[in-house]
Amino acid sequence: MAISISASKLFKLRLHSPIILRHLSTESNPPPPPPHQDQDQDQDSLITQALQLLQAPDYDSNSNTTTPLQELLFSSSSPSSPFIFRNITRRLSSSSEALKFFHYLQSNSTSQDILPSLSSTFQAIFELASREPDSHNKLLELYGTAKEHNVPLTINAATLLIRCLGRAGMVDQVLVVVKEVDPSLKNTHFCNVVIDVMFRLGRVDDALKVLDEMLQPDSECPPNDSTGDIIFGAMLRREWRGRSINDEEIVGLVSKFGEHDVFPDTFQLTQLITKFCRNRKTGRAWDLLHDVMKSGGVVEAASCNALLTGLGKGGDFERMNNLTTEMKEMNIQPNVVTFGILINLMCKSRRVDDALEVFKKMKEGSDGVLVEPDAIMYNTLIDGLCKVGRQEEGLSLVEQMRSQNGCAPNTVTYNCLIDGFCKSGEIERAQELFDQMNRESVFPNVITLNTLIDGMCRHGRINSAVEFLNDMQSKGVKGNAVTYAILINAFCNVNNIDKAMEFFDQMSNSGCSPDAIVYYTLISGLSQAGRMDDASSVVSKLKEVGFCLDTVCYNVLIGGFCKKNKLDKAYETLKEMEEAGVKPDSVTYNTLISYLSKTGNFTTAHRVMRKMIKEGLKPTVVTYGALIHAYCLIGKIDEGMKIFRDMGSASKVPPNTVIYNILIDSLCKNDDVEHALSLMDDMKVKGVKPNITTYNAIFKGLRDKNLLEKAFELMDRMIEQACNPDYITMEVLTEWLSAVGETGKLKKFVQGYEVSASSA
DNA sequence: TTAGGGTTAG
Repeated sequence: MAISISASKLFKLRLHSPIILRHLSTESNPPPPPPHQDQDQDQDSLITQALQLLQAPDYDSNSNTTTPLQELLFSSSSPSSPFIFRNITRRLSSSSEALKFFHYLQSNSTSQDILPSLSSTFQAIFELASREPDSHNKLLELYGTAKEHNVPLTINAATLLIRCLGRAGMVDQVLVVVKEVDPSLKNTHFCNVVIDVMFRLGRVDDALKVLDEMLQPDSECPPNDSTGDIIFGAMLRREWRGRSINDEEIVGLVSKFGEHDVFPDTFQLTQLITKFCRNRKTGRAWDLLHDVMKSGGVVEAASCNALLTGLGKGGDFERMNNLTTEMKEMNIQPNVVTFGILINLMCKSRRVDDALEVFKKMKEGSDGVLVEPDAIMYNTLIDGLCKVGRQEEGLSLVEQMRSQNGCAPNTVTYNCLIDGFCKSGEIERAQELFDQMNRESVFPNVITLNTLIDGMCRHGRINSAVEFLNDMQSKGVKGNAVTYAILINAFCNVNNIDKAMEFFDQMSNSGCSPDAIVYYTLISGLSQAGRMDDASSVVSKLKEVGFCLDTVCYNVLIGGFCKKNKLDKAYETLKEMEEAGVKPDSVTYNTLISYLSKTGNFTTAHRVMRKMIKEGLKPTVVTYGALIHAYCLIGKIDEGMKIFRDMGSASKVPPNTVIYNILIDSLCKNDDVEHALSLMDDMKVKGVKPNITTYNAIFKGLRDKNLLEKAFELMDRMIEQACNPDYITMEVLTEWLSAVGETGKLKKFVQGYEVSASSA
């Protein structure tokens, strides 16, 4: 009785089978909604019965009479639905049991339409095998069996197979399966799995080929959000087995995805933009964001912030402006980070008042957007104020901070203020702030330490700095490479090279390894002190630990060798530099040209200059200055003037104050103060400001010719320009004017200087 | 959001 009932139910089911079949061939994840409940129950009872009969001894025997199992499964004129066979198979104990069932179905079915059922059964076998040990080999073997029996894989079976083979790293087998899958069965889920597997196996080009087909406008398998996740994730991945997706591809792909209404989420978009900006590809980042905007994707402040940061670093203020305008137009609400970026940029370019205005508007919401500042923003402004010497205003911002909830001054706040006071030479106030932060339990860090040490060193208190370091070390704040760089530099500056070397050794011994800057600092100090052997040995140490010399460091060495008259060593260094692939710059050539011309080797100096030009470098004002100076030194002022005229006209390098100083000084010393005065007029015309060196040179020239009126005129001009006299000026003028009884003029000059100093 | 270095002509 059970059988007959089942047979009739089967008939009922068969009516639905075309629909079920269609589902099978295009089935994607997630699976289609479950059938009706009564159908469910019918199926369940059929499956239960089938499973019971499969335990019976006559299953798999080739009896001539119809068995109950055959009756159940094949009684009517057509086979039962593939869905049923698959569900029976799924409940078998193993893939080998399932394979036996497959063979049973194959040999017992008389129907022509059994093929879809067999495919479906095979899918279930794959499912079982995929959960068994050694699944990839089992699946591969089963795939062979299916092919042997001409049973096409369902798309889900193919998907499962590919995923499993991919996990086992079987690249070639994956490619074979992909090639053999019936193209008409492929769906988006299948393509997603293929792409994912290919990426993981490092087959980027194969993955992109599949993706390209998905992205075609008339694609049978259009991309969905999962496709997006796979691709955008792959774009951001750091470690690649194959090649990475290049920037151009990224922009193109995001744009094509957009045509299918698939977009990176805010996090992915922001990450992609950040990645481009870090590689200085703000143009691509810009295109990326705007593609998403144009095709209607969601763009939030975070992504815009990433781009604003990149544009700011590249100094592209025009695009920054455009982007903020677009944000307004598109109703993308700026947040505290957006304002932070803008305010930071203004502070860094010393436009602190502009920054304060933006800050005020933001806090009041007077421009339509009200945002509460955070500690970072306060710190940015405080730093900005301190960097332009407005520490007191910085302190009043700290008071504002205190009055705002959850915005207490922190270590960074104090560090900025301490640096401000140190830079202005108010070391005591910096120390007071240091004491205050300790009282408030805002803990100093190594930056606090270094800021104070640097301040002390720069204001002649090296010993206090060392004492302070020792004190802090004993309290647990250890110095780092920066600390030692500061101290080494400070000792080099006061020509205490031994002490500098001592600190260098001390840091290595105390387990703080020097970084490249520490090496560069010491090399420079030694080179300037003329200790080239020591400098060379530090260079060797630097190389031993794996650092490289950069252009400036090579220049320092070349300059050092020149100073010691070791031209051969200088050339050797230049050669090494070129061989190491470090391009000499104009400073390198200028150093050599200066040395060569000063030692009278003008032919070689000009040859080096030609080489410089050949290498694509333009002679600079320093190049011409070096030559002019050398010609003047040997009394060939005409030659110097010739170069001077040439640089302004032919080479289009405008002369600066130093150039004029060299010439004016030489002309005066050469008894040609008239010509020197005409050069001073020339400076006025060209807008080149004279400095104290200019005035000292011309005053000496005027004194030698006793041209008093001209001197008075220039003294007035000095006061006007707030150019402070130095001891040379005073010496020359005092001696001369006293001798000629013009002490009144001198007194007036000193008073004028005092007035101009106080007003300045 | 905070700290360090080195080069050429007077």
